[in-house]
Amino acid sequence: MAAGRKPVRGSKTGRPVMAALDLLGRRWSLRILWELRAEPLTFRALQAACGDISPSVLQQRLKDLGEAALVEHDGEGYALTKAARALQPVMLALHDWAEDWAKGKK
Amino acid sequence: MAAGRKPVRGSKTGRPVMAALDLLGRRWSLRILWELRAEPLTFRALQAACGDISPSVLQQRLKDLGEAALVEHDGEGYALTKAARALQPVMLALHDWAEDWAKGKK
DNA sequence: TCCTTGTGCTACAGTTTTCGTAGCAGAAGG
DNA sequence: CCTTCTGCTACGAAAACTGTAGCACAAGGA
Repeated sequence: MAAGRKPVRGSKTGRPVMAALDLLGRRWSLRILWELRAEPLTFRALQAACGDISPSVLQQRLKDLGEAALVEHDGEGYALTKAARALQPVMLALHDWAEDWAKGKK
Repeated sequence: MAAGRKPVRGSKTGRPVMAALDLLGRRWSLRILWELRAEPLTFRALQAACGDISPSVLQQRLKDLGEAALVEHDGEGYALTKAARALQPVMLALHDWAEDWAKGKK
């Protein structure tokens, strides 16, 4: 399938980082990638993991992430693609940063 | 002022990473931090850098980021705080990842 | 066979967020 | 004064998100 030439909305520049910033800047995008970090989850398990996100948005977001080739749906449920797994170190770094950030706010 | 105890919407868990995921998952949040990476920008320069984002949203987002102690407003315009600068390596890693990600989609 | 459970997913009405345009008040410079 | 820049606000329209309900399908008993 394609998964290919999607400007990703608003990212008319074609610069990859802009496309990423746009895609990941949609509500629940980062959270979904975060919740899938350890293992594949079914639609409903993922929904629960995200704090009972409404299914319509989850569906839309999974479609977006699927078209971006970051998430795929197989027999096990929804799972990260290789590309998304390459993003995991970044998300871990984000996690660590968030810990420090929270300390500073106390 | 405070800048302190803000649950950041929906992040009832109190886990810092959830708060970060939520805050950064709002439209333009990541983009704003990205555009401010090199130097402070005035409100209008920032607006232009973000592709003429509407001022009402920019204002709202700057308020959010300000309350999260990530952005501050001084004589030079809007600038990243120390906490936000600590996030820059993460964003650079995200940038690099996006480049690889785009290659895979060609 | 029927019943139950879990799956992915859709519909729809209501709320919130974002957009796009217009414009205001204040400061600085000529 | 007049222009230009600043940060910022108003407001109607459009898009996104929410919350609840429910559908069709498949698997596993009893």
